[in-house]
Amino acid sequence: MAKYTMRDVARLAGVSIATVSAYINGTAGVSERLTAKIAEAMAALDYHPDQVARSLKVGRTQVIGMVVPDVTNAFFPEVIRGVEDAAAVEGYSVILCNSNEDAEQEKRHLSTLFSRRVDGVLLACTDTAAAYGSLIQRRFPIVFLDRIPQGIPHAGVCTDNEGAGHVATRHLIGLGHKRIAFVAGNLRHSPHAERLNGFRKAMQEANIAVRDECLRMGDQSIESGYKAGLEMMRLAVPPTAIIASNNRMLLGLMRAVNELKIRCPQQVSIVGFDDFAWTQHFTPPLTVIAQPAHELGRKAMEMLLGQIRAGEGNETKRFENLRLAGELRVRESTARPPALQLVGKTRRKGGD
Amino acid sequence: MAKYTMRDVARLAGVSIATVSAYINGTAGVSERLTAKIAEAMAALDYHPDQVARSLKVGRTQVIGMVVPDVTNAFFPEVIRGVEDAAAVEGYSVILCNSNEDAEQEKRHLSTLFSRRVDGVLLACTDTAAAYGSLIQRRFPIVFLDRIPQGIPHAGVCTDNEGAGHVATRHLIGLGHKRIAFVAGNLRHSPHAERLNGFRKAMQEANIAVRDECLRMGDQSIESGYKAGLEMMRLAVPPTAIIASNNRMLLGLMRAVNELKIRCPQQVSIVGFDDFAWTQHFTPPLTVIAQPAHELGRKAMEMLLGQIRAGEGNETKRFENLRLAGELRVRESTARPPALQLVGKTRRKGGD
DNA sequence: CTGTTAGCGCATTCAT
DNA sequence: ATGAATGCGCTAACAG
Repeated sequence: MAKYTMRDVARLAGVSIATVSAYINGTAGVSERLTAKIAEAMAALDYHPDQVARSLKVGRTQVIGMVVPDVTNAFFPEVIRGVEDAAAVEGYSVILCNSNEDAEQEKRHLSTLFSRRVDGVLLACTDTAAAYGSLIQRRFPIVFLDRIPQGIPHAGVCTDNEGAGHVATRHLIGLGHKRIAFVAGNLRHSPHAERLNGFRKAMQEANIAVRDECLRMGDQSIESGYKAGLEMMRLAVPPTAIIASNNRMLLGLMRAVNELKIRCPQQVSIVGFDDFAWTQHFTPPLTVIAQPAHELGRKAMEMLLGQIRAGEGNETKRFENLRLAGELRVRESTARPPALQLVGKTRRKGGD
Repeated sequence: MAKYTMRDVARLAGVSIATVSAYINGTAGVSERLTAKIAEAMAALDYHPDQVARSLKVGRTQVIGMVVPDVTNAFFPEVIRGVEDAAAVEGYSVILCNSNEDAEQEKRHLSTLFSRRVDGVLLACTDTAAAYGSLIQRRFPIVFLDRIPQGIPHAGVCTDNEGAGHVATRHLIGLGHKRIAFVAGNLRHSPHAERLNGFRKAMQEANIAVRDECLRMGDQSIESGYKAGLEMMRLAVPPTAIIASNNRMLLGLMRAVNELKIRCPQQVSIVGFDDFAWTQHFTPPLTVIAQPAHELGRKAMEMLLGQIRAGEGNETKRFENLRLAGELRVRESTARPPALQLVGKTRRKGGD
């Protein structure tokens, strides 16, 4: 397959190797006649320029690495699409790696990516900030995606998670809820910490105390959402609304609620994060905060390209940060709290 | 970043460049003393061997390409995990590409993959067989995944789709259904054609005629499942059971049924393909055929490695085909047809 | 065991 | 506009 070289093409076209190179890279003007002959020869041989030789020569691979905790989390495939769409336009390919939420695996993946001389890395990180300090100091092109390490300068793009947590909470407060619970993911991961912050802020602004038993720390798994749901809904005074900090815990929550025969939204309102094809077809259709996943990926790739091109010169873009707004999509899993439902209905009937 | 070369670590360790190479590749024995010095020097410099130079030299990249129609289809992320898990073990990385169901994009992706000198390709193909003939003739390592082109020799791994379609249909027939409908995806893609074959075979074996109006051709989208569902359930004599040939059309089908206020499974039984976290939390929990997605990926990667290693010598494995069994997971979206439900209940009460 | 050396395929001077 | 020569970092064959 990788049989023919530029030399073969040159010979067949009756030109020099340098001319072929010039033609392929558009470096110098090549006469129309030769252009035709070269194109013909390339087609005849089904010649594919050897990018690895080229990479060695020019010091760029036109490949970037992307490491995510787990592609199987439906949030990431959309991000990946955004990344690839932006990458393809610029002739970049992407090597995908799963860290499996394991700092060691992440480190190994990064190491092989460096060996492969990727031009840059997109990272939804699993490790703590300390692991990336030297990378950034050396000016290796890297942008953090979704999960942002704390305490080091960096470039990154993620959802405005604090804002999203805030909006979700205000939606519930606006419906009249006061006993609002929050099922967080691992707080060492910025999205979850920030969503919780947004929740706390909104509660504080509304002068509603956050009760300890209404705060559960999960680990992003369905199981942990299920457990949290079970425990909370069995409280003497259960919450009237719950926010799940990611899509899997949301699923677990719904399972718990169904198992306990608690009706949603009549008895408890629920809002989650992430919006997929199935969320709106759920029973009830779920109110969620949708993340701009595709755009997250696209922007991250664009920022990375910016860093790659800036090279040693441009410093301005190295620590750029982008936070894209999430979007509250109100569906049927949220409603007024039980105590207010009669009032609400009465009012509505009365001509609201 | 990519600053240090083998020469630098050789100098720092006070040995020759060949010794460093030997140490890294385990080619020749290196004395313990030098081993230590080299390891130390590599660590001090944070040296990452340049795989692109190595690749140029040895003629292998340890990278494979994988092109799928769309990562966003939840079936593929699981396959990808299988591929990567098997790849990582052998020091392989994978470049992921989305063809977007477009033969042109697929062709372009393949072309850049060849230029990048990937050692092989895993392909869930969008194009027709003709596009791959020359590839296979040239003995380029390639294994088809999920979607298998017809009419050319090839290596491939996919679910036993005909068997799966057969099992799904027999499940329904076993429950007493006779008016069974099938919503197929694009029949140019082998999985859908084969699932339909399995359906037909099972119907024939049971001596049940397949009615024209109970066969719908979709395009794998939610929308097409929705439309098919709407049309069929509005028939004068609607089917009592429907099989959806993929997960998205299944979702569309459920939407149609819900909108028409038709109860599932009381009025219509539904079985779909693919099993994700949400299918069992649906209302009702969905009966599906689960595909062994992770294993599909793992096996495909292993077969590809086999081809890569066989090189020019070994011919036996070039056209190997694997069909892994799907698994029927019976949940609550399937039940006896309306006319038989009373009978069934009566019998059961009677001590069945 | 260790050092020297010749390319892998290409981009890129520097000549012409 | 085109051809010859050099080297990117590494491996492998060979010489010591």
